[in-house]
Amino acid sequence: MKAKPSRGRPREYDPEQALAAALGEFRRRGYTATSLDHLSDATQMARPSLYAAFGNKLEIYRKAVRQYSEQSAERRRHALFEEPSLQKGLEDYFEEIVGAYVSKDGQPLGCPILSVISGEAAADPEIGAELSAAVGKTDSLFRQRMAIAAEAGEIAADADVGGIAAMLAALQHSLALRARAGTRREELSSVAAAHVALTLKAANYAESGAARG
Amino acid sequence: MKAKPSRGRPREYDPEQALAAALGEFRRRGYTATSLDHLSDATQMARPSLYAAFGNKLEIYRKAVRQYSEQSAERRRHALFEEPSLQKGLEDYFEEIVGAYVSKDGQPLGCPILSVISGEAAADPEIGAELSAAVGKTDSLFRQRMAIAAEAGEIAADADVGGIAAMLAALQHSLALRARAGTRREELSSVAAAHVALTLKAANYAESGAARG
DNA sequence: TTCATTTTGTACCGATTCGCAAGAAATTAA
DNA sequence: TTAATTTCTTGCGAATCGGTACAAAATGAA
Repeated sequence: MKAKPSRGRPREYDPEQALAAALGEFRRRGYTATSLDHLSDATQMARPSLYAAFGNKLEIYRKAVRQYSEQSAERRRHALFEEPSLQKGLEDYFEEIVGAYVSKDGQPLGCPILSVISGEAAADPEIGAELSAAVGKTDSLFRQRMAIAAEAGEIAADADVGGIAAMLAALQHSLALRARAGTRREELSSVAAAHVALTLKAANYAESGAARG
Repeated sequence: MKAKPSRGRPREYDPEQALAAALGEFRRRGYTATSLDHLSDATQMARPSLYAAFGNKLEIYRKAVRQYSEQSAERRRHALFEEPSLQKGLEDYFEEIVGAYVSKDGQPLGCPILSVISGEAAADPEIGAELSAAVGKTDSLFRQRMAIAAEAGEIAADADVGGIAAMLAALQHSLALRARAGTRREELSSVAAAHVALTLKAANYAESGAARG
């Protein structure tokens, strides 16, 4: 957006890269256990620069999470709403989730929101609001998709749309926790696949559903 | 157990009560954000007394959680394994869970394990092991119950026992998270009821099952 | 009383916490 | 060159962190 601020000393860091590094620290250590010194080391930015660029610790976290969300939102939205097959779409969605919850080097990461700020959510109202918003967003996403599925005849017309959506959200919550507990990627994938299959069965999913384009 | 240690100055605190107060602090604040000063205030014990009685911070947490687990384990086990109706048993189990995850004064608490140490589990191996053990215990509990149900004909004999068990565990994980995010008790209960109903439907639960005594 | 034992309270340790003030360094515009 | 602007570096300050040393206090045993 803001290409060249023309005047002044040029910054030596890449904001996007710095936020990604910061998020990595938060994911590894948890919110409270991550200090500004950790963030400073990870981003290669001095503490005052960090502060000037992004604000205080909570604001750094928020901006880092927002960047992460925006980067992965499109893939997830596409899986849910563009893929013709509901089952395939859900499987793709959760495969993307599993990929995001496990690091390449096998370190347990979990969800940058659910797994990281759950501990502090009860004490700090601002963090509580952050967690609540994340949960609500996931709920409404699945609810939207299931409402479409019910209307299109992919699942039973009288299906418990809210209940089915909550079950899918529960899978996401569970994957975050299991990833955090160190479960390997392949097992996470198989948990997700079984959960999706059983959920669709409970919703009377018609494999050759009416919604084909 | 150890009734009177006869000699020495008598302690002025009740260990059980102190551990309960300590767990309360951990649940409210999260693991890292809870300092020894917080614990000292809550338990009315000086820090050196805390240390002498229970050990360091992690040991205090572990002992507090163990006490909590032992106190609630019997009710949960009874609901799962003594109640004749599988559906009723699961509903009772999760109603007990919901009760434990929400405080009386309406403050969001969540699970003393899942919600409290999730953030630190990736950084501290000892805490990671704690989380992993808790997840594994829940899994095996549900798996046991579902294996019995499959054998007794309460659910389909060829049901995906592991998958069904994982779905129930996911409900528990999700309830912990939602409670932490501030969801009201009634809504948690209804989420649990719907999830149980749909899970049993996916397992081909026979309402008048064969296992009646 | 006297001694051994255990708990309690005070005071402190070095390390780390978040946040910021002040000035040096680097760049563009004039 | 000079001025204006922005970023970077150094360092501090007040508070807090987990953990401990030590002596006073309170009890039972001798």
